[in-house]
Formats: sequence, C-alpha cells, structure tokens
Amino acid sequence: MYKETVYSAFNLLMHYPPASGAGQHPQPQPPLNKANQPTHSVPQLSPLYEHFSSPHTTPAPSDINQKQGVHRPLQTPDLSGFYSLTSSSMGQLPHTVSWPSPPLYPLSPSCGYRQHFPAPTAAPGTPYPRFTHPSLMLGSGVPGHPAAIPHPAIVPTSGKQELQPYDRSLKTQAESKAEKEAKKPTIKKPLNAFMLYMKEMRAKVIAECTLKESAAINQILGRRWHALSREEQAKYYELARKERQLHMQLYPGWSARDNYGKKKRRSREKHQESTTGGKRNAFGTYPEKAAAPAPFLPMTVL
DNA sequence: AAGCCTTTGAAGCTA
DNA sequence: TAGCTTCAAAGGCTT
Repeated sequence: MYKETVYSAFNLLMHYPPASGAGQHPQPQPPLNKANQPTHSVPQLSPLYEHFSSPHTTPAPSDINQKQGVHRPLQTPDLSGFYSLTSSSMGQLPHTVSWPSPPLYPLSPSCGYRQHFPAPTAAPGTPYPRFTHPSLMLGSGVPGHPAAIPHPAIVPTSGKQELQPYDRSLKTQAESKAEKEAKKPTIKKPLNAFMLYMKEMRAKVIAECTLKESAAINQILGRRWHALSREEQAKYYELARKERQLHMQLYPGWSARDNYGKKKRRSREKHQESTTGGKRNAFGTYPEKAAAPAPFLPMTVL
C-alpha cells in the first residue's frame, strides 16, 4: 500500500507535461532561485559546449583516449586542467563539459564504462522506464494525500541514539536545549538529478555487476550518467526541479543551511591539511593527488 | 559507532 | 562574484 501510493505519486509526476514541450529537443533549464524563478537567462551554447555535447553519438575509436580510457572529443582545445567543469552556473546541462576520472575500482567487462559507449540505452521506441523510488512522494501537507505518510526527506535526527531514561532533574538547560534540537526531525536536502538517477539505477547495476560496494557502484553510475543522452538526462533534471519545487512547498522555511556543517568534517581532510598544508579543491582532490599520473587499466584487466 | 569511499548537482560559505 | 565546501544516497569497509 505504502509503495503503491509512493509509486503512483511518482509516476503521476512523471507524466507531467515536460517544461520544454513534448517532442521538442529539451533545452537546458536555467538555474532557479528560491522562488523558482530563473536567476538568469540561458546563454547560447558555446561552440565548445556544442562540440562536447551534441549530437550525442558513439565516439569513433580514435575518439577515445586509449591511454586513460577516457572519452574525449577530437580537436578540442587543451583542457587538461579541467576534470569536471560544472557549468550549472552557466545554465547548461552540467554533464556536457566534463568527463569522468579514470576508474579507481577495476570494473568487470559487463560494467566497465568502455563497454557502455554508446550509452546502454533502450531500443528506439522503448518507453522510458518508470521511476520506482519513493524519493519524490507526496507526504503530509499535500492536499488529497494521507497525512500519515511523511515525506522521506524527514528523518529523525536522533536515529538509533535514543536517550536513555535518567533523572531529569540532573538535566541542565543547555542539555535540554540540545536534546530538543536532537529530537527535531531533520529535513534532508531534495535529491538532485544525479541522485535521482542513482536511486533509479542502483539496483540494476548491482544486479548486473554483482557489486555491493556503493563507492564502486557510484563510479559506474557516474560513467553511465555521462553516457546518457541529453534527452535522457533532461528527464532527471526536470524531475529534480519538481522535487525541489515540492520540497519548497512542503517546507517553506527550510534552507540547506539548516543541515550545513552538521556532519563532521572528514578527519582525513583535516589530516591532509595539517600534513601538507593543502586544501581540497573544487574537484574534491588535493593538488598533489590531482597531479599524479592517472592509473592505467589495460583492456585485459577490464 | 562513526566516518570514509565514490559519484554529480544544488546551495551555502568565504574572500 | 568566483572559488571552495558541504550534503544529499548507498552499503561495505576502516578506524
């Protein structure tokens, strides 16, 4: 019942008319502010962007950097400094000007990203698979929906750490305040397009690759995400936009800053900073690490 | 038990 | 405003 409700709500959303219009080539959506208004207009695609992204075709053998196993377009300017040029600030589909880093996990033949060029898309005419995850579900506060079902974004902060009964008279004011804070349910961030894609495809990858480690699975999913066509990705971007919209309606006062800095900073990062004096860059790596030669996995390994 | 790994994208923070 | 950081999910692994 629960799942059915969730899935039907999800599939209902999937049948919303696309913002770009049915049958049209989906255009990149501009970033939206909190009021869901475009922060700026979508700029015209640069020649570089077009070169990277369109049309989405299978690369010729020469189009694949055999040494690193990374798909890079021919005759591109030297962008070796770029690892992932996120262009969300430019109002473009971010995937179009980035390529994945070399795999750190050895990938099996059925799961290696080389085997997934071209993208493992369904046969022409095959309806797009329906989403089966409960992330985008209508919860309490949504008219016409049973109020008993909470939105999955809400999770109890306390979790397993239930407070043990003890003499309450010993509690200080600060303690009770902290307790109140802890008991307040945490509203999670809405999922972005890639997260929605991961939720949808994780089970498939696990089944195909007989993997369980999320880190390895996420690497594969990241490569498959890059292998998706613009149209396929656009569906997830649109879904994520609806997710944010719904999240805003359910929690009008919520801000991502509510959860900002709540997780502990990585001890490793602290260690790295203290030992090297370096800081993580925007790509999540350290300058020394990024400069190291990429590991080459020969085809025989894959 | 808590945090790491790994991915991309959104949004917060800082200089 | 650009650049950097954090957090969303997931589950096995490490500390």
